[in-house]
Amino acid sequence: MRRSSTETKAAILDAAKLRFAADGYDRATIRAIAADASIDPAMVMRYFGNKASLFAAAAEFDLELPDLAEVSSDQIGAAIVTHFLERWERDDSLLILLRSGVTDDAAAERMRSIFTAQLVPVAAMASPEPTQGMTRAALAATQILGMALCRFVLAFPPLASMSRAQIVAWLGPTIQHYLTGGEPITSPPGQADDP
Amino acid sequence: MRRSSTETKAAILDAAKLRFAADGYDRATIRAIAADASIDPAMVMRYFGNKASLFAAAAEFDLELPDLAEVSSDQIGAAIVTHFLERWERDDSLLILLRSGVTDDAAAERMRSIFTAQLVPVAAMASPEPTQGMTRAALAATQILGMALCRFVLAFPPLASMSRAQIVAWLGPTIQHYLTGGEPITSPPGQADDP
DNA sequence: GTCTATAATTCGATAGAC
DNA sequence: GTCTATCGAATTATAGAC
Repeated sequence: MRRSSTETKAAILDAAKLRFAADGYDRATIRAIAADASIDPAMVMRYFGNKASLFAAAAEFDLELPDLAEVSSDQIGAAIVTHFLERWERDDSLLILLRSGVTDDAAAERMRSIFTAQLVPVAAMASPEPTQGMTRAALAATQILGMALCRFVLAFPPLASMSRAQIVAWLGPTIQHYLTGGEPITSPPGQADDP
Repeated sequence: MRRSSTETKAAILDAAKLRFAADGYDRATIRAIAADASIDPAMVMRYFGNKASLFAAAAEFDLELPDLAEVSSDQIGAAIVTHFLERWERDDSLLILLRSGVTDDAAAERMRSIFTAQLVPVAAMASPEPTQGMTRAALAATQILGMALCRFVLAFPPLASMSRAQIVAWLGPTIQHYLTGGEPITSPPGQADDP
């Protein structure tokens, strides 16, 4: 079958995203990706040069975070959690980075840069003190990524069968606190406030 | 150099743990593990049969969770967070499973079984309703593993430079709420309580 | 207990015909 | 634009000598 250049490239990229998301960088082979795209492995090299470049193309995406200016200030946590749950199931973008970033340095760096460029500004806007954007974004990331890890990757039984609403109900207040809550007193250590 | 059987086996196992923790299951090669142990690769096969069995031996460990009966009820969250931060840096056990469980089914299953066998009972004891042990343990796991992922594996800058006390101050109340707090109302969906 | 030699795969990448 | 053929490297695993 003969296709146009752009068609072929798009078909390869779609297959690559699925494979990288399902198997991670190492186990996703160019041969398997080519087979999924019903094309010869040599075509993958022709269009993307090498495996690393193919991954870079497959791992490019936008978190598409909501504009917090349109969210009431006490619903920020719930809005963020809801958005990520939907975003996670809409396509495999985040799964690609999670499955590969744990062992591959390039993927980890990509994940860091995405959160710095896209999540930190939103956290800075939500924070009572804009300079805390980095710290608050990182805290939110721990809970968001941890939930994704346990629900979608490790498939912990209670989480896999939990409804979105339940997850929002549990995690919403946590994210709300990380993004907008009072900063914990650091001295004396081990002390915490729970507003 | 000639060593006793138990010495050799222990040396191989130590090297395997380090390699699996640093590189994950796929990238940790038997050749590299053997080189670290200053021994021939064939010896690894001789003592452990195959790579999967070697990994199973290297991934066996105890969370050594504290006895919550000795912790005041309002300090349970802080105690759990403190314990895991220490446990995580003491040896590579959890890192081994995290780096491999994302792509390897056997490692993921091991992680599920460890949390079921070791974390669920503790959560059941902390919960106001013992039957909620599974759900509460899973929620706590999302925050604990998410923190480990972002701090130790992905190395998000703000988290990597945060002190243990700061992390305990931020995450302690979250874990306290997941393990002991009031259950969120599930209807109407999207609604959350924050006691 | 230790090592050499090698089998059997698998993978990324290249060269070149059509 | 597509594919065949193949190279070179790396890996797990086995057989057997010392």
